[in-house]
Amino acid sequence: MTRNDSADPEKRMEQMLAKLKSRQFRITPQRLAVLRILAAEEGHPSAEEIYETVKTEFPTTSLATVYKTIALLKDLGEVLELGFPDGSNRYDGNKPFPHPHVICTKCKKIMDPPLVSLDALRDEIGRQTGYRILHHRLDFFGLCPTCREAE
Amino acid sequence: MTRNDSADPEKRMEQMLAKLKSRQFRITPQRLAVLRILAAEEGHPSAEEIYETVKTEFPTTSLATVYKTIALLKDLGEVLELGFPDGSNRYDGNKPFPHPHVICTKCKKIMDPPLVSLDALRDEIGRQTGYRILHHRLDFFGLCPTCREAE
DNA sequence: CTTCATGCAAAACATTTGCAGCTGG
DNA sequence: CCAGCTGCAAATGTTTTGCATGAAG
Repeated sequence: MTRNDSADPEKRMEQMLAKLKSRQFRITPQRLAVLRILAAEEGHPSAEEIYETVKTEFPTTSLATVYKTIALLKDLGEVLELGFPDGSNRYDGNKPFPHPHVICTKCKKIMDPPLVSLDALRDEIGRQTGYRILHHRLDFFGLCPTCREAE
Repeated sequence: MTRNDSADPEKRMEQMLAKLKSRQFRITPQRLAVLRILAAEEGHPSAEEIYETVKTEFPTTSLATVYKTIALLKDLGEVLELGFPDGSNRYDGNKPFPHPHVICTKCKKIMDPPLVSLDALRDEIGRQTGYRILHHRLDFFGLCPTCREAE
């Protein structure tokens, strides 16, 4: 598993493009715009935010296409989706692999803390990010014993 | 599957009831039914599932009331909400505090693993639960430096 | 009795889908 | 060319809300 931890937008862009090409997906201006935003964006934009930004450089793009592109990149493992109870999902095209987040419960700003290890982790992350950590979310996803058998 | 801290449904029920009473919220049969399910349910039911179960013991209950009751208990800190990208939220009235979960990506079954400590954690949880862990989610929620100041 | 809670239906969302027409390779 | 994309609008699914009626305290 290749992990690009360095935030080089240019490089990420190329990686995503290469993946699309290798799977014979077409390179359209709309997809390019979405790709560029996901690769360059330091934060964790929502679909709506991506849409708004795309429109400034390619005004005819529709929200549906943004969603379709995100879904495609998600399937290709090039985008990480962060789901929230209120239905305001956020996306990370920089680091499309599982990693911890600090999320402001007030303004929704999301940061990636430098990871260490979970009880002390909490305090350490609070210290390193300046966030006052109020709660956390740690979920493991996989196949339960029943579903493993059914494979 | 062993649960080292399995709560006593009876006790949880009382705790929630006490909280409602202390805040002067009315005890209605509908609320009692939802409370009973949340306290007794070992799993992590969705609103719809709670609704279906409630209807068997109190048929006139509406889905809206179930949502209102869940929201109330959530506000009171008596229920933990687990949000998912596809909008299928799940609720835990047994342990309304942050704790790790193992989630089957196929059948959506959710289990609480006995927690230990995050890299070895992954393997350990996989071993203890029988799940094949494919990915995880670890988010810390709190106030970012800017929002701390604004308080 | 006086709130507050309920239940219904409609609204509010974010996201997905069907399909006619457009376009990248 | 033509399979695969796009954009529109309508559909979807979950959660919320407005309001008249009903019941808890």
